[in-house]
Amino acid sequence: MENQKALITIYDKLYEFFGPQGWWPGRTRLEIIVGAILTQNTAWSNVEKAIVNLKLERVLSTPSAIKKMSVNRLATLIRPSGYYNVKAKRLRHFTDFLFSKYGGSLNELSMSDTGVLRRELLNVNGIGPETCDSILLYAFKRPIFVVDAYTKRLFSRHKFFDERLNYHDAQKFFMSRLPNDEKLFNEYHALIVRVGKTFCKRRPNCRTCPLYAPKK
DNA sequence: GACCAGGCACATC
DNA sequence: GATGTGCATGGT
Repeated sequence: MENQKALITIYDKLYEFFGPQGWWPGRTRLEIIVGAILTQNTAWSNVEKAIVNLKLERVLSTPSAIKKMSVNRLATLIRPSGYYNVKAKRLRHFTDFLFSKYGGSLNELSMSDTGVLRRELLNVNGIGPETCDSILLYAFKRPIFVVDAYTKRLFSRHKFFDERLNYHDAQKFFMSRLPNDEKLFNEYHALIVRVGKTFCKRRPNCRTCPLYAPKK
């Protein structure tokens, strides 16, 4: 109960300070999915360069464009996003899955039940819990709370849980205490990333953070 | 030049 | 089941 109120208070403070974030920073579902894979352990500024390259080659217009392209060519295009060889394979793994089970149609995929969708995405090599949940929340508008490095860092520093808490339990911490609201989860995660990038890095800058509350 | 960034799979113990 | 390692670019 105390934690419930605290989570909402933190949300309100972040929202008041930063305003609405309008996530995901990508237009189409395919662009969001590709961005979610490319941003794994990578700064978004690098992902943007890779996305520009993909758009110039019209690879983001349809999943079949990705499926048709050689992995080597894909890797060259996404080079600025880092880990480009593994990520090119991961993009291909996703389109392979999409074609084998849904005829290459994101619309068909979007009809799936959330539980089914989650299991199937997690089964794709290269899509782990965070990437999967980012896709569910931002590409398919499902009410799923996304946990990332910033989330664990911020809430462990504020003594809600240990930073080493596993993904599932960290996610449960939020989802069992917050209303099941896709819009709220969307904005909350985006705000956590925003405050994380701005103040809550490995070398933090807490004193000017909107969440800074000195001990009395 | 060191450190960091919106993970994940795989090897090894 | 926990822990370690490879994957790589670009910004500070």
